[in-house]
Order: sequence, then C-alpha cells, then structure tokens
Amino acid sequence: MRPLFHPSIEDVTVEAILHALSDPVRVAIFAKIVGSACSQNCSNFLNIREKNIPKSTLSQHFKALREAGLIRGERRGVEMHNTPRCMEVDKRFPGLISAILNAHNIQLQAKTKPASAGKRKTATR
Amino acid sequence: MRPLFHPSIEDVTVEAILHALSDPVRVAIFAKIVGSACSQNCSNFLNIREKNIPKSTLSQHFKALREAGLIRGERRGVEMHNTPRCMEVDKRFPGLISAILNAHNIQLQAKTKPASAGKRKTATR
DNA sequence: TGCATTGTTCGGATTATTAGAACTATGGAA
DNA sequence: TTCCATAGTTCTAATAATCCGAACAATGCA
Repeated sequence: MRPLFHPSIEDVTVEAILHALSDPVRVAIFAKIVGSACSQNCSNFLNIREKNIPKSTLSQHFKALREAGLIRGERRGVEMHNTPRCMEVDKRFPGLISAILNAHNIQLQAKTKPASAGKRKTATR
Repeated sequence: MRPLFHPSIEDVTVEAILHALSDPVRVAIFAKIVGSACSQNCSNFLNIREKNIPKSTLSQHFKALREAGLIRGERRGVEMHNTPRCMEVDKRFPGLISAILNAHNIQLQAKTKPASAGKRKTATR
C-alpha cells in the first residue's frame, strides 16, 4: 500500500484548502478532528451529519483533507490516526482556518434554531 | 434574457463561498472587484493572471460569484457592473472574506518573490 | 493459519466544468 | 429607422471530477 502523502507547509495553497472545506461532509470531518482532544480514525465518520457515507467515499475525503495540508494521517496498526495541522497552516495563513470554522459554526447554529434572532427583518433584500 | 439571481444574505452558505473562491480565476476576479474603488464590468477580466479566459467561461465564473452571494451584478446598458457584497457577508460570517483575501495575498507574494524571507528555514518539515 | 477490522484502489455511472458557436440586448452611427 | 459594434448569456459537446459498490491490501488477534 502506497505511503501517505503530505504536502510540506509552503506547498499548501489557499485554493486547495478552500476546495477541501467547500464540501459539507469534509468541513464536518475537519471540524470534529479539530474540536476533539485525541486523534480520530476514519471510521468514526461513517455516519456524520445524519448521513451514511460509504467508506470508499470517506477514504477519498480524508485524502482530500490530507493533500490540502489540513490534516496529518498516521497509520497505527490497522487504523489511522488523524490530527489537524492548524498550527502550521495558521502560521502560513493567519486566521484563515479559524474564520472558516467560525463561519461553519454560525451556519450550523442558524440551521438548528431558525426561530431565534435570525428573522428580525423578514427578508433582507 | 433571464434576470440576475442574487441570494438573500441569510441564504448564503460557507460552502458556496469557499467553493466559489477555491478557483484561482474566481478569487483573482473577486480580489480585483473588492480592491477597486469603482464597479467592474466582466470584460475587464478577459485576460487575468496572464491567461486568456474565454468570455463564456467568464460568464459562468461571474454567475458562480453572484450565486455564492459574493458580488452583486447590475446591468447598465450593454455592460454589467459588479460590486462586492462584503459588508453583508462580513456581518453574517465575520472575518471570513478578509481572512481568505489576506491568505490569497500572502500566497501571491510568496510566489512573486520566492527568494526573500520565505526560505529562512530551508524546508519547514 | 484463519478471520475480523480498517482503510485503499479499481471501474463504471453520474455530475460539474470548460470553451466554441450561436444567440440576445443595448447603444450609437449612418 | 436600420445597421452594426459591443457585452454577456445560453446551448452543446468534450473533458474532468466525484461518488459508491466491489474487490483488494495490511494489520492484529484467536
């Protein structure tokens, strides 16, 4: 089996990061990896966002996140440990990841409680 | 000709924004629209980033930016005036757009002058 | 050795992106 | 008014990317 490829931090591009995080499943995965204290293996995400993701698709998603430079994957025995590369990425592109994750959270909150402050003006032209 | 569609700000999603800006041509267009004082028409971008973009492709790119909620397009006579929607978007997703544009600038600078401060450590592992 | 578990790779179907050609819409000049 | 130039859009077909089931590889354990 082919060894995992990780770009060195100076080869990481904004385009690749944005593309990787423009997929709802992938942001959800990334957000969970960032938010959890210990590293996560892939199968923890077989049903994320109330959807059943086939594991072949999951594998591709993790590959996309890895090759965008967002996570680091390390095989440990039969499973894989995924850790975020936020520190490095943040040094290269300050504030980028936190702004994206923050926006992602705002959107989630607006979706789960739509009756709150979101509708003060009925339709913002 | 079909009227232009613009999403209202609460329908704008992070995914759509990231996807729109994950294309090198589209970020370049958007950055220029944001950076210029007056509104820009589409044909100003027929050759951006030293590439010749066919106008049918350009038209699709502008549609993508519009429908992501990033710009507002307004037909004035024969041409179109494009203005950014940064204010609205920033109210919804604070810091998102500026972080992306900032990262984009960092990347551009690193590309145009690769011999400067970018290589203090020969290879950042 | 045999098997369960975890993740990858392959192949075909579906979907998105690209760009040339034909088209629409507007403003001016003759 | 008629004709033409200009600015964008839509149509269509080729190409590329994505998705997911099936087959596979790699590890750990009974």
